[in-house]
Amino acid sequence: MDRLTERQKLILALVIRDYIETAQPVGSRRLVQRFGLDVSSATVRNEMMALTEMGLLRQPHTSAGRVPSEDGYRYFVRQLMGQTDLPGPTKRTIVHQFYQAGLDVDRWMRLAASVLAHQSQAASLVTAPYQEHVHFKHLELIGTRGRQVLMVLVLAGGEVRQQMLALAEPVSQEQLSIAAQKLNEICQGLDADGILALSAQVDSLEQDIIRLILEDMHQASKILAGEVYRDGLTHVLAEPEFAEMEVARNALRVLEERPLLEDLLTRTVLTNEMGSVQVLIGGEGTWEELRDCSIVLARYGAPGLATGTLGVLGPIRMAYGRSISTVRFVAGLLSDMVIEMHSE
Amino acid sequence: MDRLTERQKLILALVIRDYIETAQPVGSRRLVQRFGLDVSSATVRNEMMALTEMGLLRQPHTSAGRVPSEDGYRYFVRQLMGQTDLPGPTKRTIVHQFYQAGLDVDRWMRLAASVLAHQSQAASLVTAPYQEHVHFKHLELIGTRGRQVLMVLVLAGGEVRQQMLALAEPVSQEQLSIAAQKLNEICQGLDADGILALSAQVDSLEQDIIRLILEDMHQASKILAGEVYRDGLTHVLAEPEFAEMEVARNALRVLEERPLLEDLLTRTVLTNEMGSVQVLIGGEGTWEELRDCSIVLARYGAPGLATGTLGVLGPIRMAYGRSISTVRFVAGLLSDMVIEMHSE
DNA sequence: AATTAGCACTCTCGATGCGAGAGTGCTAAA
DNA sequence: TTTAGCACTCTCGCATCGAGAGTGCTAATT
Repeated sequence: MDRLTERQKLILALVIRDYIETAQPVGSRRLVQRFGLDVSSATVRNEMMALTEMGLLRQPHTSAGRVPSEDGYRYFVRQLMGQTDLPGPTKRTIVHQFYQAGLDVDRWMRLAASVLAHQSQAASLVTAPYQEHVHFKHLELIGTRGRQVLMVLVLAGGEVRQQMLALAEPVSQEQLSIAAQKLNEICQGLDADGILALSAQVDSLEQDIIRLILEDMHQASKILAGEVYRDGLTHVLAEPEFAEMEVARNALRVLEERPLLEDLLTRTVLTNEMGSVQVLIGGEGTWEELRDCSIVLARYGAPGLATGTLGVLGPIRMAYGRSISTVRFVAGLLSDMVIEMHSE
Repeated sequence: MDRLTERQKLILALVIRDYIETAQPVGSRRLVQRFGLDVSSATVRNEMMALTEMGLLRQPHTSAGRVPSEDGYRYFVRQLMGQTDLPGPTKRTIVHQFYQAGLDVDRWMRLAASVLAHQSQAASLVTAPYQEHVHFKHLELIGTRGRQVLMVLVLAGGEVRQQMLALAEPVSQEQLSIAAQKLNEICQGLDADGILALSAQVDSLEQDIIRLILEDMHQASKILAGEVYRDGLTHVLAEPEFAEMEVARNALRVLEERPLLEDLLTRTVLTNEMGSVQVLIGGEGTWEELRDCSIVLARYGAPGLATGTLGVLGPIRMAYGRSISTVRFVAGLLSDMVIEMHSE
């Protein structure tokens, strides 16, 4: 990529800043007036022409102002923007909200989605933490009046899964408790493979239960195992670029259809180290549905224990600074929570 | 309301049928041609004029065709439509899908939302079942390495709630088990009031736990306690009436904002007997946000045990027959599930 | 009395044309 | 290297206009 002069960088940054605010193509005169540049509009025009040739700006029509191109946004985000951060008071407010939510994972997820959506004025999504290596912690079998048994499985890290089990014949609560007791002892701390190896040395009822345990553990280890929390869907509809229905539908489809989302998450943040924020601008040539959207994504959690994903989705003309800092900050908070729940 | 002649009823029904399919104002000539009426278009025009005077039809402009008014839809739904039902094969397919989902409440909810959205081609929402009278069934306390304790509470009916508890000082797993054992015995089958009355006769650790139990029980008894499952949001955006952004945003707001939803559910289906399907057309003068939407709602579950709400949201020009029969059918399925989980 | 043919009238919608305005790119001067 | 000046281009809003669709009414018909 050609090296940009300082003035070109400045002008690119100002065009992006103005365009993000107004959603209107930016003209040379406007730029000079609004930001009090001490060069003439003709000079700005020349620089804009250079930036356009480099592919960082576009003109919607021959004689409209300039608009950042996708490459322009990418250059801005990667080279120009620098590390941004949320204002201190905002951060304190958010921390306070999380503090008030207690230790309820569900509430944290909901709050995270809400904060992301609100701060970035875009749609947000948060996936529940999932565990790469699932370990058995505790099992409980609770009989109902009939042959239905409620199995509650607690995994290391505190995740709780439940499943109903229909027995072939009634079994008393005593027998259930004994079976649970036994399984608790022999399965303690094992992963799925370890438990599978045990299934030879237990009786038929216990084998049934082990099958369910394994199923649950398998579910828990999938990236989209749990609920996906969303918020701020109405924000994206407010943006003028989504006035075209086709565009708006595509954006919502990404948030709504699990397979799409799964593909997206698997092929992006999974290859990412923790703490870094990934920015996808305009589908990056890979995702047709995201052609008119940008996504800011991050993983949270603790590698090896449990991790999840969170991010925001908005128009390409997105306030990247704000989005990125919000995503980074909230990811940090959720990571703290995961770590706190897993260890001492 | 004035009594309608048979022919007027027929014409109203045909106008609605055509308009639902085409989203275009319906003219007299078109009606005659499409449905092969054996009267002339002039006759139809006269009847349409009468229907317009009665407020059942509207004309968008002086010289466009007719469009059903909200009252027209209401009359149609209440008087004209008759009991509709899904086709047998469709029903069997749906039942099969539910059967395959096993006994997992979460999956049932998700599937219900998906089926509703798909069958009615509208947005769907399903609330998890909540219990009006919550009874204690089982408690489990699981310590982690530090002072964090995971409390798993099972309520009558199989609902499982979890919460983290941070102790002031470390407590061994033995002590936790003993406390859980004791609480299990004395709380068995009690409701919140009963448990509250006990709190005098237990020690400080147990009092803390009882406080959490009561909190959870209280949460479980709130109508929007659990997750709200949504699907098919993109369907509503596909409808031409939501091309106006303002309209589309309002519709999504209703689905997204919990307070709005809570208000809506509280003031409608709660006063409804089980099994009946409620149709809200165009906000009914009460809900400003729903001015351009219709909602088909039903409660499911078993009164006194656990109930939930489900429904679909679409444009006023909605295929009411299909929506109503889908909502009724899925509500029935979910009711069966709730009943099955609660009793033998 | 109900129905229908005929017709004038109204209103929307798309196409067309046009002028104002904004912004550019180039040239020549500073 | 920067800038003033200017011709040129393109969009957008507005007005005009004709075609088409559908109505409401009147008078004739069954």
